[in-house]
Amino acid sequence: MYKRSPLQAQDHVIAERKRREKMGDLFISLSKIVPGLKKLDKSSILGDTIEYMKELQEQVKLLEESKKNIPSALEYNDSNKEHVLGSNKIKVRIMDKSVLINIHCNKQDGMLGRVLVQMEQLHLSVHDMRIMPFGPTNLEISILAQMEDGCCINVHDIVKAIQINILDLVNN
Amino acid sequence: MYKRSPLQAQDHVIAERKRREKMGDLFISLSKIVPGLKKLDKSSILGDTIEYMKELQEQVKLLEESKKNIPSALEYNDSNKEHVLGSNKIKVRIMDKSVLINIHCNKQDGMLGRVLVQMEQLHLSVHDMRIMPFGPTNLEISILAQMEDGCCINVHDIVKAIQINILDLVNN
DNA sequence: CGGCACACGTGATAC
DNA sequence: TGTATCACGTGTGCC
Repeated sequence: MYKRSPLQAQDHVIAERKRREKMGDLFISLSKIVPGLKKLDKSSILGDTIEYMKELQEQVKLLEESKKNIPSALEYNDSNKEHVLGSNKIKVRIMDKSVLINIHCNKQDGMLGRVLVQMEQLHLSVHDMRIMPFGPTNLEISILAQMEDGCCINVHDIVKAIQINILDLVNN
Repeated sequence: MYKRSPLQAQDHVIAERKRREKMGDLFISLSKIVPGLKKLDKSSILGDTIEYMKELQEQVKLLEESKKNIPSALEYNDSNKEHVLGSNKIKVRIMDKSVLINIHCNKQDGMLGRVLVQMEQLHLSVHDMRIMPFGPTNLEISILAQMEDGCCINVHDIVKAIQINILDLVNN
């Protein structure tokens, strides 16, 4: 609890001045990168900074989340040979809530009915569907569907469902 | 330049205390949502906040940028016989004289016209064709064609021709 | 001891 | 005129 010598006191004043100046500059810098700043007093800057930063973090979280789900495609082959007669092939693409399904398979009785039943069970509303005969025994089916609200399904589950319930395939 | 009455002076002290307390709380709140904070003094908090916020903004910018370009980035193929390029994907099947072409690509002006021209040049007569929009930027095109008499072309040549003349892709 | 960071009370000032 | 915010110098404590 000793008093300061005059010289030390002066140093102290200068140091404190410097510190304040640094903080002031930081506040200015901060206010420049926080958009939509209404008031410019320090408390408002801090408050708005906190608010804005939480928004940013949430946004990043959402974007990174959606990055995983959106553009995916998975293809299933029951044969590693492409052009083999009678090979089943399933391709599923998902973007946002849109689902594009491609099935290349042998003709089977009642298959098209099972397709639509399966779409319903997957909570996919079919917006467009195309069946092309390819050769005497094969079909090329294209389905454009939309995920129903609250539904979030991935490529793999769709492929699995089609394999089991539509093409009657037990093994992958 | 009037002095304050003693009562006012006391009020002033209390108000200033309150203000300081508020700022202190804000600094604490801020420090809690800025990850990886090394030092906890106010200048460091502000500095690191600025730095971290710039990173966040950059990250959001990048993520939103990439969100437009991605469609192919996360696409997965288990077949090396398919040709993936950017977001374009071409699949060709041939059986006897039947040819089934699947193209998944970005929308391009004049592309559909070039498709039909190319089919002609390949001596493929188009028996069926389907264009499905997939999301805001992509198209799914299915073409069922028949080789004209005396024509014998293979899968690879068709893929090449589509890449170069329809999708304007130079490299395979 | 010096260097640093903080909280405090105070006067000035803007609306 | 109150009711805010601000900058300042100072005292105090912590490595």
